[in-house]
Amino acid sequence: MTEGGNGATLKGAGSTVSDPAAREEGVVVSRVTIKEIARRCGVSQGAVSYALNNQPGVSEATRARVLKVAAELEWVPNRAARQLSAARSETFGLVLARSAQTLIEEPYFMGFVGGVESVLSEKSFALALQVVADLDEEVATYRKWAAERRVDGVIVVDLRVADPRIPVLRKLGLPAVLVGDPALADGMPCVWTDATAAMTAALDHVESLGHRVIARIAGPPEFGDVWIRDQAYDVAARRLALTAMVHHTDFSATQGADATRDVLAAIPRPTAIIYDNDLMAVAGLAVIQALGLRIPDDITLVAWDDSPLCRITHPTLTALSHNVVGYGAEVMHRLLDVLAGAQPQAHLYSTPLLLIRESSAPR
Amino acid sequence: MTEGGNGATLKGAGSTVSDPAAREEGVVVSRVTIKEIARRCGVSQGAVSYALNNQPGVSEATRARVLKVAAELEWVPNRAARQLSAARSETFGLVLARSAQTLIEEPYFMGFVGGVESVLSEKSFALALQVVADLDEEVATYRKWAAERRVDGVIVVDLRVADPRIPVLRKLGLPAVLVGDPALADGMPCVWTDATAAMTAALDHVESLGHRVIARIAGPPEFGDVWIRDQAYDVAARRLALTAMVHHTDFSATQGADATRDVLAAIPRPTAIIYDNDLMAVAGLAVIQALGLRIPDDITLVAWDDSPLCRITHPTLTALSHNVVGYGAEVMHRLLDVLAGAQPQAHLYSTPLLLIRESSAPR
DNA sequence: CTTCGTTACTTAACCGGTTCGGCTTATCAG
DNA sequence: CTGATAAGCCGAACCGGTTAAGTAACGAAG
Repeated sequence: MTEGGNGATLKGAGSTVSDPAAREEGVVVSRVTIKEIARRCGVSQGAVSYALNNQPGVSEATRARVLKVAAELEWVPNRAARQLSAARSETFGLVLARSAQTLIEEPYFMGFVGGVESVLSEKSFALALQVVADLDEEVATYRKWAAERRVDGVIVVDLRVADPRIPVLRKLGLPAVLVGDPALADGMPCVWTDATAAMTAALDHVESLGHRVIARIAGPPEFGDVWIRDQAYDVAARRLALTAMVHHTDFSATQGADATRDVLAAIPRPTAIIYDNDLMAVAGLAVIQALGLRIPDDITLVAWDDSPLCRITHPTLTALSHNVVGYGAEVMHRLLDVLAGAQPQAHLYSTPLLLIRESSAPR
Repeated sequence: MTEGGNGATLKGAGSTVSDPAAREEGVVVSRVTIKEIARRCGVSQGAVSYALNNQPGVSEATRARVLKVAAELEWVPNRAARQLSAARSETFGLVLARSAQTLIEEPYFMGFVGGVESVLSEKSFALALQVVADLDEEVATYRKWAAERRVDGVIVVDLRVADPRIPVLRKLGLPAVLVGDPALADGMPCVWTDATAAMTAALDHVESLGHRVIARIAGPPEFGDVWIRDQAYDVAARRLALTAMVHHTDFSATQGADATRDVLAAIPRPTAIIYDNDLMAVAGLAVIQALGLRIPDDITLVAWDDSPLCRITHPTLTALSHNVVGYGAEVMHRLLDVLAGAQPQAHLYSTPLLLIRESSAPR
């Protein structure tokens, strides 16, 4: 242990509200306020505020002088003060109703958050991220945030069929962008990727390879994305006259493995399996190989959400790829649009692209 | 698209500052303030504040009455107002200086964030999460947060050797808990896992299986954790009289695969490889299998940061496992301790546990 | 030369809490 | 009965901004 060391320095680090002590130690705490700038410029507080916010009401000369002094003093607006008076928090909220465990397993989220962040940080807005257990807690979080005026808007992910969060957000008047198909968004602003087209591409792909019996290892049916894919899968399979089965899971590796074992026991046995995420696909891959079957010779695999996982397995996995980071950025931009007064719209971000890799082979 | 729908409802959702309009639509925006409670209770604002904050200065009878009314009115404290006057933000900061891409690949972070969140949400504190490109931006973020009084404290991850962030945090007087070995923390409060013991366990394991030539695929040497492991690896290898080589990478799957190819070309060829994260281990596994070598018959693999990945590959991977979620929670608790005035201390959270799976076999 | 309208500010209220000094009133020792 | 002490509460300042309303100066129009 290293509890020792320089006592004085340690005290500085550990101190909580001992600002005077901190200052004595030479810490330059930026207590620069608008009032100080006003004093130095010989104008009123209000004028400084107008100048700093690029609003009319001051001459260009004064504005320049104020900006110069503010820069010299390294003035930074106090978020709380600004929020209190302007009723803007410059913070956006994202609630993830998943277990911490799921979040570890699903690389998807971190990438999405990264994309959201990239937009926020350049405008120096903040992200309030909350991880909760279920939708009820998520709704409770929205209520709290709305009451506290904590966030200016929220991003809603994992859209459900007849999503209970939508009426709540409407009621609260909390600006929001939903991540999911317009068919699920009930007229709220949303950003989506065309899962129907993607699923169709996947089925066309396996059919063109000669596969006639296929399986789909899907996520929970209450998830809107899964539901959309279910529809598309049915439609495409019928059109192509394929024998098609579906197994629903909770997205976890364990259930993905179990479901894979199940579909492999079906008669006739499917020769192609399409997974709803890459984690289950990798888990399925291991199960299939452990059973002594070869990929792609015996079975063709297609994954969704092409993360690096799909590229590091052996064989590499054919996958429906989309740019999760870009998706997050797009969603955040649309939320900013909504805040700027844009009419609620559905924005198609992209159609997942089918990347054909080693796990695909003709039957 | 679904721009249509109920115009009135849509307007409600899309409105930004049109509170009056929102109210007309029956939205009950909680504008309950302390003043309103004071009015209803027939006491002053100050008394209500004391009552609500469990501070002396009011009788138990008054306190009870105030609490009752506050509950009835569903009063929620306005964060900005509280922050402005009390100079506490009840928000903690976490900066991740990694590319969004890395964050996708490394399941570690999301789990850690989940653990941090679990502590925060039960105390209804908030987490400010920022993803930046490098340490310079990270330091800039700390400066900004300190100036804005945006956070009450920060969690610092990915500790480096002679970490430049430490003097900055000291200077700013920003309460912090570092995640990493006390040897790197320079007397600041820190939480660590015993990587030395873990690495020793890993080498003892492969040595006991009869392996005499081993390799280590490590992360970047400037990372403190990697450095600690480097030391431990050297010491243990010398003690056990093993032929040991090290390849440093950037933690990515690509470089993990490349490094694996490199060490396999070495003469004598190592019969056991220890990876610094599980992503590289999985990538290495694929490379080895693609080269026609068998695991574990030809080569024994050991991974670090046992995520679900290690359990879904075929064969499953021996790994140094630790509870990332719990780690995050522990770190957050220690940060709260620091805020409460605790002396800077080094806390050992745990020693990663070696879980022996199918990728281990005697030579 | 008035009148009107701008422009460039100033003043002061306000956001919703926290906190400090001071005023009552009850309690109690002397 | 008096004086000291403390509990309970009030009023007001304060945190650091935003912004509506008011004012002085000035040029242009009538």
